[in-house]
Amino acid sequence: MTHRMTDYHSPEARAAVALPPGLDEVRVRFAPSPTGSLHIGGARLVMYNVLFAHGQAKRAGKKGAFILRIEDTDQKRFVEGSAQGLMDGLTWLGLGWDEGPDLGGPYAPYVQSERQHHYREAAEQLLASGHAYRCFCTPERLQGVRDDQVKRNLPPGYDRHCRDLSVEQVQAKLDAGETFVVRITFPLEGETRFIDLLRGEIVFRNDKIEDLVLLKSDGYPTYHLAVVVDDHEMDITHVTRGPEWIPTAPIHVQLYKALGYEMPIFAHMPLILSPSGGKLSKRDGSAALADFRERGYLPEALLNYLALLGWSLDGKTEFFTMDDLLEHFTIERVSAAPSTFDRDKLDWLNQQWINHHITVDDLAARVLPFLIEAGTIDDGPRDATHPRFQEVLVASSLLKDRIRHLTEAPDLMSYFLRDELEPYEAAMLVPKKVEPEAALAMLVAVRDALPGIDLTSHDATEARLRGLAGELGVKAGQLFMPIRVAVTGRTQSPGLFDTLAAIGQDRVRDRLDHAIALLSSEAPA
RNA sequence: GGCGCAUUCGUCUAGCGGCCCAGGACACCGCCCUCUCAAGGCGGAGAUCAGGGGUUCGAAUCCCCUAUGCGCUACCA
Repeated sequence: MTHRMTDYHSPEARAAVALPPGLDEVRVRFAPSPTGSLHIGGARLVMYNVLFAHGQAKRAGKKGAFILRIEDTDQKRFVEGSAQGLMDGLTWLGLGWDEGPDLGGPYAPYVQSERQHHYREAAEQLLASGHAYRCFCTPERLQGVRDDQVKRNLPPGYDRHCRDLSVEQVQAKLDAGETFVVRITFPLEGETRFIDLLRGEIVFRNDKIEDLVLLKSDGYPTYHLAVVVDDHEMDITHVTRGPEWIPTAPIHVQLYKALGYEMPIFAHMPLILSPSGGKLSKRDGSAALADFRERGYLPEALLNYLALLGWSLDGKTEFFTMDDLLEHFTIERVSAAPSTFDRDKLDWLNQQWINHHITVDDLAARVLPFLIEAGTIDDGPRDATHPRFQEVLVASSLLKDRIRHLTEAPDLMSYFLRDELEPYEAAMLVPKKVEPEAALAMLVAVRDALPGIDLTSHDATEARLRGLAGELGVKAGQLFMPIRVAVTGRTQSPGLFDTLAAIGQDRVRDRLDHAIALLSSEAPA
């Protein structure tokens, strides 16, 4: 049967493209420019890279490496500390790299600004072979050309003004000291095509593509030259990146050919859209990885969510640890369609992780820094050696099912960890369908009975309080609510008996006294 | 404007020619459990598979066209 392009849609065919039989090592890279914080989309890309190299490739019996490379060829936009922040973020997520600026490796250096001569050599080679040419046009002229094109409703673009300069003309300008950039001599006719791992073949008409700049006048390469040269020299086998690079992929393909490099496999990963449409950005709440950390998300939950945004195992499985993903992820199952970031689902996953997938000890340890930051407990070691860790542990066990974000801990745990309750309305002490006087009487009764109750015994406390409700002639719930409010200052809390035990005899008594006083002054009998 | 990519419930997705008058999950609604809130259990509503043409005995699945959305259109990446 003829091998039509449509055959590519079968899972086997896609898998074959991802891991060709002859390939024995997968090398992928993430090459961010240090111009800001790590975007959540970048974090997902890194995860997919790691899963592909360390998971899928190794499962197939091949070697796999994930490389981190810094693309700092634009000094104008360089942001100090950005690269470090980026690495910190990935480390927090638990995503490591095999080679990188900090680790070094066989292809060092991993910072483009330190690889200048490679780009210059490649540019020389292209110039010599006629695949590139020097362009002496000034930014002003370029702008003028563009303005004119826009005015005449023509597609804006470079007019190839310097493409056919004679050797003598070029030399004359060089002698005159004119600055120049190096542009690709892009074919005027024909087509450029390549296989995208997620989409199949993509074809571009060559006459629609511009002679883009390869080497800037400051001698630095543009992305187009740098990425091709570095990916080749670092033996990158799969070029993964955002979909915004599809339109310029023909430039890269032609460069590979012109330079005589072996063609890599292209995989343009999907975009993450904001709920309001368009790219996810700061305006949509947080798009920066660091924000998620601050907002109390577990790295496991974020990873879990990100994995599912654009990829699925079977459409049913929702929970994945990194190990699960390493065991099951296949890059060819990543969707080519962009997906919308859904905060609700992330929140749900985060809560699920807290509720069901981590231990109480773990929760306590993770919550500790947030409690310290908020001033709920004093500063100290941010681990189990903190003097109040035991209390945090107890509070964590009681609130485990109720926390959605770690940031909620200071508020939710305050009545366990602080002696003073936050002020609350006296009316909260009075349940529906109960008179204030009756509520007051219940509180007094409880306070009077308190010395005889062993709060450390859940069952004994329950038995005594239920009995008390009977004696008072009220429903258990009606009695429990005033107690709950008195000891926590709020109408919602973990189970009452556990809560009382955690707060302890003395504080319970004090808080009951306070509630009685409060209610008495509000509703004098 | 040009070029390109994408298109299954509001959202994330399953689906690879018959198992689909479309399955799972979030969110939403109801019920159960229950001392409150969660968690948990059960159930409901929600997609004429963007639209239209083909191909086929049969299409969400293959092909074409259109529409819409998004991306790119810098000496930024």
